[in-house]
Amino acid sequence: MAKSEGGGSGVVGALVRAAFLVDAVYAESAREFGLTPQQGQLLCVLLGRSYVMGELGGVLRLAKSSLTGLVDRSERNGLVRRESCEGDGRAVRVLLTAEGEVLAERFYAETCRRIDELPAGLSEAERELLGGLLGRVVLDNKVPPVFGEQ
Amino acid sequence: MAKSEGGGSGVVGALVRAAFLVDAVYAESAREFGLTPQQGQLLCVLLGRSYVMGELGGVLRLAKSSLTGLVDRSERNGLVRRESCEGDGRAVRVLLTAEGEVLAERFYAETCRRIDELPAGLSEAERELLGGLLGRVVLDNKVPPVFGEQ
DNA sequence: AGCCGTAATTCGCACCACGAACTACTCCGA
DNA sequence: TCGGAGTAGTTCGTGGTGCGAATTACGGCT
Repeated sequence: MAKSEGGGSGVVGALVRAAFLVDAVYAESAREFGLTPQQGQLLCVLLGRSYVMGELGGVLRLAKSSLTGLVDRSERNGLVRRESCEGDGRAVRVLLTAEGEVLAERFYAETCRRIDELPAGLSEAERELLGGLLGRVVLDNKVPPVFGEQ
Repeated sequence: MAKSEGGGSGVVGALVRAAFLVDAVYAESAREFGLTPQQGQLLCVLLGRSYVMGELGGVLRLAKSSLTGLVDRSERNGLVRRESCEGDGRAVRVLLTAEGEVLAERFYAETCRRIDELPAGLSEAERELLGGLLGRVVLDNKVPPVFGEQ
């Protein structure tokens, strides 16, 4: 089947299927914390630091209106709050609430644990190798800090 | 930052960020074909073979009602069609229409091309290595054929 | 002071996910 | 042969999500 050449068994297919797998595990973990994947992602991004809306939109790669909605719902759920920016009356800063912080920590830790199980069939050296190669791909493509490390 | 230990710079963080990256590229490609990511995924899965709804639900890991909706919308867009199953009056088979087949081929090829560019910073040997390791992770976790190779 | 640009929100719309309940069909045992 | 249990898919209700256009409020520059 000609189409296996690109998407089939090579690195391309593997990347897409790995994304499918990670998304499923991430969604399942989020669900058990009463979160949607998008909400979980927002909490992970805000763990450790706050962002103004414009930055956040860039990190999450969302349209402004989509981000407004996501923050609205998360604020309504008591997980985040908005603050005015001192230097700019137009800008709004988004931070985790105390409750949001706790939930984010727990969700993040549990999701790490679950994702960590995915490469269980690889040796320690192979895990390091995979992490290194994938890390370079992610670095080269300038992926924002959507999961840890910010 | 303690939380880098798990999600930060290791294989866990790399997997999640790689998924974020692949999802973004996939969504952008789909968008340019007038498709949503879910519709693109449905077309890719149906490329090459048809499925009954129950199987399709398993492959795409969707609730039955979600799949019904997705197939409804894709049918309305002229991309797929439903057929009764001879052996089982309850079951419905989903296939690509002629138009759906053409669009699926083009979407699949273009998405392969774009995903193929992501590991451009790696050498040929490193690409092979990455594909091999990731392929094993995907195999070990029994990821269904959501992109090529079925 | 006015104009242009920016930040965020609102609006309208379509898509998407799920669980519960329902309809239609299948199969098996009495 | 019939009835009951189970299966396949759909419908319904609900909430979440994504985007673009338009709007409101603010900032900076002339």
